[in-house]
Amino acid sequence: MGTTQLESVPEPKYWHLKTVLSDALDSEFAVGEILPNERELAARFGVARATLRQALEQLELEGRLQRRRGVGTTVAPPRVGVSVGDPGHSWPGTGDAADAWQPVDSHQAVPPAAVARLLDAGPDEETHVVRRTRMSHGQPLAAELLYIPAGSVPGLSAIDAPGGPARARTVLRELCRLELEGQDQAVELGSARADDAKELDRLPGSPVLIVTTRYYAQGRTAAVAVATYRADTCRLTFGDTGGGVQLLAG
Amino acid sequence: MGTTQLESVPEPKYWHLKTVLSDALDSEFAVGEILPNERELAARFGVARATLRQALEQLELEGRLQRRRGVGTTVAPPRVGVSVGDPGHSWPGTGDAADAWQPVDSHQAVPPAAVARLLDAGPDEETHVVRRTRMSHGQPLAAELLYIPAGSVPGLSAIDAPGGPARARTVLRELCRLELEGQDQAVELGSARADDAKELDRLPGSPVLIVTTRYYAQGRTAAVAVATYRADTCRLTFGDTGGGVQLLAG
DNA sequence: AAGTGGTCTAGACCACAAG
DNA sequence: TTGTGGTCTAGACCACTTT
Repeated sequence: MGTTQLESVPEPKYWHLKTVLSDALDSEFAVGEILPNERELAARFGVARATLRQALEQLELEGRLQRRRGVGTTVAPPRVGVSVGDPGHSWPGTGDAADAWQPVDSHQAVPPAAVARLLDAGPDEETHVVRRTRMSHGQPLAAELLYIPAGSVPGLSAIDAPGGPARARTVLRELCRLELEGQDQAVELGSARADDAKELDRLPGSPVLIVTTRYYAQGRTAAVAVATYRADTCRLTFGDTGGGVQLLAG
Repeated sequence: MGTTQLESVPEPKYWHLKTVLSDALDSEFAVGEILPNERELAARFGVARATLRQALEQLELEGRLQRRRGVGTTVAPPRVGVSVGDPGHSWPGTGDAADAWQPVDSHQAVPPAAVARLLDAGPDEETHVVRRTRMSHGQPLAAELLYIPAGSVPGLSAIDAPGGPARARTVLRELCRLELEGQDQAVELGSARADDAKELDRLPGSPVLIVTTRYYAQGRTAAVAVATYRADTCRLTFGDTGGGVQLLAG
């Protein structure tokens, strides 16, 4: 049971390496501490750099490490608990300060097919698109695109507001006039698109948790939000105990 | 804005490859269809196999492809929407048939430190551990470990039930006698442990979505579930419209 | 300029599934 | 036995950050 398996099924090197490194992180390193560089670690363990990297990649995926080009590999802090569930069913932008969403911009565009499907919209129907960013302790946690069909915000036929945050706020304010009847959400794994990656201070392709929220009002889908959370630093919480960003909601 | 960037920041090869393959999947391949093998694809695109694999890995991460050793690479079906939120706040095992959780086994053990913390238990306190599997269409979706302090199920001091599913069911039945007062959940990215990987029919280290559920009863944490969902095939839904496994809850 | 992680190559061998 | 994806090597060069 508790034995060591005696290599009857030989463990891949990178898997064993990962275990060794993981234990070392627990016992010998402090959060924020910088590890020896990849070439040295590989030499020290007697493996090729690619193999060492395979282990580091998994540890980064699990939120144990953080790697930055030109800088080095550091021990990551525990993941931040981020409230996502919002049991109060409120519109975006109406939360308290802990919500920490910052409007960035807004424009009009045809949504991607998957979003159009959720909106029951035609494939070529334009929507307002509001970009927001969620921050915590100066670090970006998530980048979001909010898709709002023109029909949901009838007060916005005349677009006087300039670009940038001001316009985004105008659209959100208009959206809040509707009575929200419900929402549902889905979470899945994805990889960061180039634009989101930039917003999140990560490389394109980094693993992200994609949260799709559908807002219901007036008996139909009034808006759809697609939020991209950094998978390395975030733990998404859906709780009765709701509310804002938590550090170690243990 | 909408321009093509003219390579001022040269795109990595694997990133471009991923785009090309992704478009090809949309237009030229049907779900379940098998792709040419990696050596041939690499030759066809004029890149090393490792580079081609980097592109395939990302597409698999996004749920577009499925790769099986000894078999080949196939086009994956759309992700399955799996209801996780459970707005009714019911105990595990009390859902309808669509719930599709199957008890596997039960034993007693000291939970990992992270779980003990959630249970407000001492680091060496034993709990009942119930293993369950969630299936859909013959495919395993998730593997779960349910940790139940002995104090939550006082009726179980005498353990007469044999091992296996029968014993697991006995523990769950006993747990249901408590009045559930609430629950909260968290979702984060992880990599499959060896035991979960086996249960999920994946290789160890595959990306998984880890759902941690805390059940409240009698004014304290009465149980903690740690469920490991296949990230490649699952989209976790937290909805007002709740209920069971959905295929494309679009 | 030096040092870091990120990308890429061209091989090799292994574990697994299917004929 | 054959063919597949999975692991591993020993290099090379590039992009980025810091000094």
